[in-house]
Amino acid sequence: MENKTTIHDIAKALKIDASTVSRALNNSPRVSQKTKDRILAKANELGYQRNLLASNLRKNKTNTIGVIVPRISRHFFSSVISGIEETAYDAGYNVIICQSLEQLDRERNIVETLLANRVDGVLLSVSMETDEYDHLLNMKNNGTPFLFFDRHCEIEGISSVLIDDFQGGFDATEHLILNGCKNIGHFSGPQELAIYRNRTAGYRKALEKHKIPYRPELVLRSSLMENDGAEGAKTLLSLPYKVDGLFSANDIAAIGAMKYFKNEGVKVPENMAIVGFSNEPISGVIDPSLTTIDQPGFQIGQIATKLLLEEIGKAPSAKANMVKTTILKSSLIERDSSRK
Amino acid sequence: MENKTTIHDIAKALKIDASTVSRALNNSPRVSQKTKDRILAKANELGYQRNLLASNLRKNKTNTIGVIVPRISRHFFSSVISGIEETAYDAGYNVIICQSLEQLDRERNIVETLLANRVDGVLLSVSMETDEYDHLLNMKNNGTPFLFFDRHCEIEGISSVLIDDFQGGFDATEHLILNGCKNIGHFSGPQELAIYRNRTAGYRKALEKHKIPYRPELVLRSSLMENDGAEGAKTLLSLPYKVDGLFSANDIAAIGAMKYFKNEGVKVPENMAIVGFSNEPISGVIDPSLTTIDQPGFQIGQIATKLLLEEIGKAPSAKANMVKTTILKSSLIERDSSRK
DNA sequence: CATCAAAATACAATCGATTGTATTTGTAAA
DNA sequence: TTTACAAATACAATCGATTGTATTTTGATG
Repeated sequence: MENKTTIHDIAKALKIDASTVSRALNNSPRVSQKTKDRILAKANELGYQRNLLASNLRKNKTNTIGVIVPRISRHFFSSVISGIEETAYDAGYNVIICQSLEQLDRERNIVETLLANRVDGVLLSVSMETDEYDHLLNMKNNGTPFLFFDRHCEIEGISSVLIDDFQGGFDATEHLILNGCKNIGHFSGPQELAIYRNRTAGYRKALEKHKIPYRPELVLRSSLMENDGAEGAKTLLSLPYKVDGLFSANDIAAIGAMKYFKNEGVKVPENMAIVGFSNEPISGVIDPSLTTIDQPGFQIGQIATKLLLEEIGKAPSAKANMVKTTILKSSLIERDSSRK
Repeated sequence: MENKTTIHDIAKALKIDASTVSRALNNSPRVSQKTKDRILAKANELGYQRNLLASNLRKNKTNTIGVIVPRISRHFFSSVISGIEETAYDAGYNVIICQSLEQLDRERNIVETLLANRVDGVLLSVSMETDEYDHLLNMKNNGTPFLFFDRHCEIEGISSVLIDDFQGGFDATEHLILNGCKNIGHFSGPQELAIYRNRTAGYRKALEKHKIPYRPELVLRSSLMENDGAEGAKTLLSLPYKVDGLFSANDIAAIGAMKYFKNEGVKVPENMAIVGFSNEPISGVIDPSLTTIDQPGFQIGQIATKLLLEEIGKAPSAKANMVKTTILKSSLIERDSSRK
C-alpha cells in the first residue's frame, strides 16, 4: 500500500492506455461504459486517488481560492469565512484559510505561498501592519485575481466588498450623543487602514452635525487589543474634563476599556456610555452588554466569493473594466452599555 | 505579464539549460556563483515564481500539513492552530486549515481533498458526528501519517495528543461537591467521542468518591450548542427534586444554561453552581464569570505538530512501533459561577 | 462480403521542476 | 603543449495526469 497507485498502474493492470483511464475517471463520453466500469472497479480495488498536483499542473487550474484574514478567531472573520466556504464549495472550489496575525511579513509570506501553489484567486482582509503593498502589486502583476473584503487598500483595478464604516461610525457616535453624551472618546486603529479612517470620519461627522466641538485628544490610536482599550480608558480618565462616552472601533478594545472602568469604579453606562464595533459574541454576554455595530460577515463572504469567481471565470483582457466596490450596510445593536 | 515565467524562460533568455536554472534557484553547489547571479537577476527581472505544483509533484513531497478542526471560531481550536502553525513554520512546513463544522460528510471531503493534494501529514480533531472511520482508515492505508488531538478515535497505530478529560471531569465535579452541591446535573456530548465519555466518567468517579448516588436522569446528552444548554437547563429544572449544581462538558452549553437560569430567576451560583469546560474567553466575561477547565491549546498544537513531523521524517517501516498517546493536564479556573 | 462512418482506444506531447548521468570547460601539474 | 581531474554545464528521464491527434475496432448498410 505504500506507493500511491496512478492511472498508469490501473492502465497496466487492465492492459489499456493511461489516457483512457484518465478519460474514464473524468467520465468522458469518449470511453465506453463497459470500459469505464472495469476501470472504476480496478481503481477502487487498488485504492486509487487522483493526484491533484499532477492534474492541476497539467490543467493550469487548481479550483482553489486562498483566503487571508488577520485572525481566524475573530467572530466577524470566521463568519466571513463561512460565507466564503459555502459559496466556494457550491461552485466546486476549495478554500485555503490563512491568518496573518496582523503581521505584514506573515501576510507577505502567505501571499507568496498561495501564488506559488497557483491558487485561482485570493480574498483578503489586510493586516493592521500593512502599509506597503509590494506583495499585493506583485499579485496583481502576476495576473492572479484577488479582491478585498472589509479591510482594503487603495490599489487600482482591485474590487472590494466593504461595509459602510463611515455610516457605522456616524451611527455609533450619534447614538451616544442622543443618549446625552457630551465628551465622547474614540478608539481608532492604524490610519493606514481605510476602515479606521472612515469610522473616525463618521465620528467627526456626527459631532459636527450635533455641533459638538472635535477634540483631537479624545481620539486615541492603537492596535485595538484588549489592553489597548484599558490604556485608552486610563488616558480618557486622565483628561482635565469629564469624558462621558466612548466609541471604540472594535469590541475588544471597548471591552478592555469597560473592564478598566469597572475596576476604577466608573459606572457604565451611567458615567460612561460605550459603543463598540463588530458585534463579537462576547459583547452580548458581558455585563453590561455592549452596544455595538453589527457587520453582515456571512453575506460579505458570499458576495466577495461570487465576485471573485466571476473574475476568475473572465478572460484576462476583460478584467480591467469590472472593478467594483460593494458597500454593505451595518446596523447598530443597542444594548445596555449605552442606555443612560 | 499574463503567462507565468518558468525556469525554461529564464534558461532561454540566458541561453543555458533549465536544469542549471533549477539548481541555481535551489542554491546548489554545482552551479558557479557567476551563473547563479545572472540567473537570480534574470529571475527577478522576469518576476519568476516557482511553481510548487510542479516542484512538489516531482519531489513527491509538499511540505504541507493539513489540520482539521470542528470549528476555527472556537478559542480552544484556534489556540491549537496557533501552536501548530508556529511549530510547522519553524520546520519549514505550510499549514492548511480546514473546518468540518461538526459534520461527518464534510470531514470526509476534507480528508479526501487533503490526500488528493498530497499533504505530508494531517492533524485532526474529529467532528461530533464522526461515528464511522472509513475515511480515516483509508488515510491510514494510504500511508499518510496523521495524528489526533483532543478529539480522537480508537484506531490502531495512530498517536494522539489529548488532555486528561477524566481528571478534568473529576475536578469539575468534585469542585461542585466541595462547594456544597448535592444534585449535580451533567451535560455531555456524543458518546462516540472519548472526550465526552471520559469527562462523564470523571463526573461519576467524583460522585462515587463523595458517596453521592449517580442518577442517570441528571446526565443529558446533546451537541452542546448554546440552545442545547438552555434546553438542558429546562430539563434539569423540571426534575421532581432540586438540582443545585451543573457540570457542562463545554462552556457554550454552560452559558446557554446560565442564560436560561437567569431568565427563570434561578440564581447562579447561589441556587445553581456551574462549571464549564474549555475556558472560552467569553466565560471570563459573562456575569457571573464561569468556572471552567482550562486546556493548554497552544501546547497541544506544538506537541502534536512535533510528533507528526517526526513521523513524517521516519521511514514508513519504522512507523509501527512509535504509537504514542500524550496526555496533558488541564486545570480548574475557579470563577464566580461556582462560589456559593 | 466490402465499405464507411462512428465509436473506442492508443499514441505522444505537455504542464514545470528536479535529478542522475553525460559531456564540456577550465586549470594546474607534468 | 599535453594530460588529468575537477568544476561547470548540458542532456534526458521523470513525477502523474490531461488532451489533441492518430489509429483501430465496431457495426450498420448496400
